[in-house]
Amino acid sequence: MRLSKGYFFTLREDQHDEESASGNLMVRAGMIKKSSAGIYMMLPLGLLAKRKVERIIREEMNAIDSHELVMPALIPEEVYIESGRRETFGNSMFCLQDRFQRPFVLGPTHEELFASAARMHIRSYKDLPLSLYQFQSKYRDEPRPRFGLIRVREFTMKDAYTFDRDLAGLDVAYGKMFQAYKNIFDRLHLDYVIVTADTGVMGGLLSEEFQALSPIGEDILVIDDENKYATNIEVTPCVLEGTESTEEKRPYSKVPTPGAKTIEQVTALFDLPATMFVKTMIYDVDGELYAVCVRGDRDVNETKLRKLVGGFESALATAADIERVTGAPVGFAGPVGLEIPLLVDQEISLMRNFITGANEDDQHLIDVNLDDFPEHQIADLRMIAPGDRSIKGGKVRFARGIEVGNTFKLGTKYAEAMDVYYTDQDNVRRPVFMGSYGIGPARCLAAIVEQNHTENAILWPKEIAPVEVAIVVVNINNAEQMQVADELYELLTRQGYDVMLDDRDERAGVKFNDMDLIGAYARITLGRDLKDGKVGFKLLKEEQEIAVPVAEVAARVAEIFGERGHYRRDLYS
RNA sequence: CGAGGUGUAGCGCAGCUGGUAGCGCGCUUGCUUUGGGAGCAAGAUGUCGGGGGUUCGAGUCCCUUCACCUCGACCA
Repeated sequence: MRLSKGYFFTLREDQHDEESASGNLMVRAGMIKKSSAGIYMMLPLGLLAKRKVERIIREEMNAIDSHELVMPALIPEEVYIESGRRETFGNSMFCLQDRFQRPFVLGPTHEELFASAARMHIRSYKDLPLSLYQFQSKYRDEPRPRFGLIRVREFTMKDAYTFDRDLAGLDVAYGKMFQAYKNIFDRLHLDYVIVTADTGVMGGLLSEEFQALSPIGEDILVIDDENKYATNIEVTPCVLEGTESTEEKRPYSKVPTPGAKTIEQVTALFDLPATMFVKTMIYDVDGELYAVCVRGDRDVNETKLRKLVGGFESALATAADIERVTGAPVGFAGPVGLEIPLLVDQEISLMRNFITGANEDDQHLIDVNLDDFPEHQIADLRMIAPGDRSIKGGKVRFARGIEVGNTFKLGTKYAEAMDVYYTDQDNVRRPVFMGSYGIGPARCLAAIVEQNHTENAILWPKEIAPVEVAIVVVNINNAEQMQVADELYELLTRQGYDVMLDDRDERAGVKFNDMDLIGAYARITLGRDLKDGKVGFKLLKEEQEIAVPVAEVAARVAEIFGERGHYRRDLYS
């Protein structure tokens, strides 16, 4: 593109409403602009970069015989009612009505429509396996959009779906997709780890997430380096370490603890470590109240709680509910005498003579033991902590990740709900085994920028850089500079490289800074050396610029990006 | 949804106890300059987020509403 004819602008200062490095750099580089909370305009330069990500994904999908199609984004609500997911998505679905007040939704993910597409095609075992994918806008009414393109309400997703005869077939399809995903994220030069995760609203047998490592990542990854085992904290099982206390059990008694509502306050009051306390949290899971006990220094893992009681939505109970079931203000709940289901973290089974709330204002109980509240269920309910043992045996550390892709083994859940069956060799009707696989290309872009930037430059990897070669004309009033620049621009463009010609009437410094900001991978400068037949040649990631004879420019570009020698007509198809 | 914060020129911001709206960058024109966000000069640009109220008078005080941001909750 010739900048003098293009839609191109950059900003010098960070934007007030962009908090992340990637969001700010991409807005300053003129790639994207926020339109409203979590909804972005994709400007020409951003679109070029996003299409490069999509191209890599497309190549890897096609290589494993997945077939591209496009589903509608606007879908009758009843499609999701049929599968049972209207309720599980709840408020995160955008809803609207047509002119006859028929309810529609904007699709948050497309298992249902793909299942119905599969149903149209699949009759016999001979029609399987099958793999389909699309790039399509997804709509999710996130409670809190943030971090530029990382958490948004409207975004393109590449979602793929596989259909197989049985679990063994699904395992094969899943394995192929998994390898394709590794290829994709390797080609995107992302620093990532793969973790097992919660199946959440998807349901199914297995979920694995591809997590780009970043301090601003919203997921906590639990990593056992020794055993190469990594999980999302929401599903990380805890190992029961240590042995039961041998202390003699004492009968419990009540002590006044005026105003001590939090573990910090109570530990200060007793001058004892938090490990001597058991805290009791009241949760609301799908409208039912549960009391959950964990050691004073631990946090409840709500995913484990939901799984244990078979619920979908959980939240801390309201103050009113807590007062109603405990008979005390928030901060004094305890297990003794509670009449709602009582779930106790396994760790507490090792403790004796612990301190709990008394279900009475300004009172706690000391010397409490499990026998004092016999009606309870013991389970793994807490969040794992750094330094704990993983189930594989090593000590775990925490890292933060941006979820750039995920893969689900769904099993037959959707096939049964959406009536996707086939006839096998023995003439028996069987449900199809599905898999579902997502990648957010724009979130990948943001993750790449988070991992590869300086204060004033996006350091794109070679395969993603929207501009491979920037040709900077130092003085556009110099006829020779302009002529050689035009010739180089024509030549390199014809050979299939992504070239930007900076022929704006700006000072050289402005152009250099802009080319750095947008992350032009290589830069050719037409300036003072042209009288000797040379141009300046510099890679963004290298300090030194070298002088290269004009005649050798094409060869040097080919050396860096590889021979092309033709238009890549497939690039944006 | 809970707590807090911000809305003033294209962008970033100032504007005190109410008294006719300002700075930097950007933009326009001219001259100079021309390899790392140039200099000088002259200009243009505002329903002060919206609505209502108090007042002789509101960017400023009050009520209300909307948008955006931060932390939390939640989420694939």
